[in-house]
Amino acid sequence: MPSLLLPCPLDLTSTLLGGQSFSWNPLPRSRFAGWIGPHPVQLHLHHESIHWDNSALSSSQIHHYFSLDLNLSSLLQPHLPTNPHLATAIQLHPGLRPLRENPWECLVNFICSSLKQITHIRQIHARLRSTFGGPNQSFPSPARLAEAGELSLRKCALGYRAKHLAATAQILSQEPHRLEIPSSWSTEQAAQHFEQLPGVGPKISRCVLLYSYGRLDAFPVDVWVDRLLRQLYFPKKRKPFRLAHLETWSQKQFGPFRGLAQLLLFHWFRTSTPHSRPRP
DNA sequence: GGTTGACCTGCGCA
DNA sequence: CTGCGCAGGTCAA
Repeated sequence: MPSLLLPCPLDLTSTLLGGQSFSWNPLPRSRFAGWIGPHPVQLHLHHESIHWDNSALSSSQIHHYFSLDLNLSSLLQPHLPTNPHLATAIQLHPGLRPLRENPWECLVNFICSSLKQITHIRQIHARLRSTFGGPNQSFPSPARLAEAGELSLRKCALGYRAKHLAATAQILSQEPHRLEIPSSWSTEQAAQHFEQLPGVGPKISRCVLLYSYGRLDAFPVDVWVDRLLRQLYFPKKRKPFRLAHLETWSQKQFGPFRGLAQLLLFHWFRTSTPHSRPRP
């Protein structure tokens, strides 16, 4: 049973179920079953180490998946004094980590995420694996989902998202290199590159960059971020935000690691007591 | 260039 | 049991 001594706190529940990945299922005794890349695996923490049951996964793969190379609080340190909310979020959830999810899997998840709650995205994800997945229910390739087509994708309860997913799968099955992002590209460039794909807009492109490419300056704005920014930073604002404005604002407010700020604030806001949040 | 509807489905709640 | 509102957005007019 391989294991790895953790260099920092790790909260598996908030990290694996908080809306970055959708392939994990909680088991009794605080274990989690899911996949890292093509490898099915069960995880659990014990004595400040993480243990896993699939020896096909190396320590460095686990290390990479949970971004254990990053010291989150020191990255955000310069912006904590001016952001008490962020300081609170990091204090309450010190073990929440940014994942480095498989890019294709992540892209599919977020194409399916439109107007869906986390629990339902997880259901769709599970159906895609069980219906179209390979051995060990590994996540279906672009070619496999392209071959499946819109109609059979709709049978996985994707609704209108099926059309976008089928089209994107078709494109990526023929041009797999479009998932490769040169490190010389800016995050903004990479986002525009992904937005060429059907069903991928500014929100999803940035989710994929943040949750699977480790682009910590990607700042996805969804309805939750919209709500928390309104409540915590712009209590008087009524009109809708301009995305371009939020891009520069978040840069100034949270710095080059503003994606981490998004991750922490998003999780804190979503899990805080309902009466402290605005009524939808 | 910014606005406005349409778009599937499943769940919670009256 | 039936109906209605709503939910990690994107696209096209």
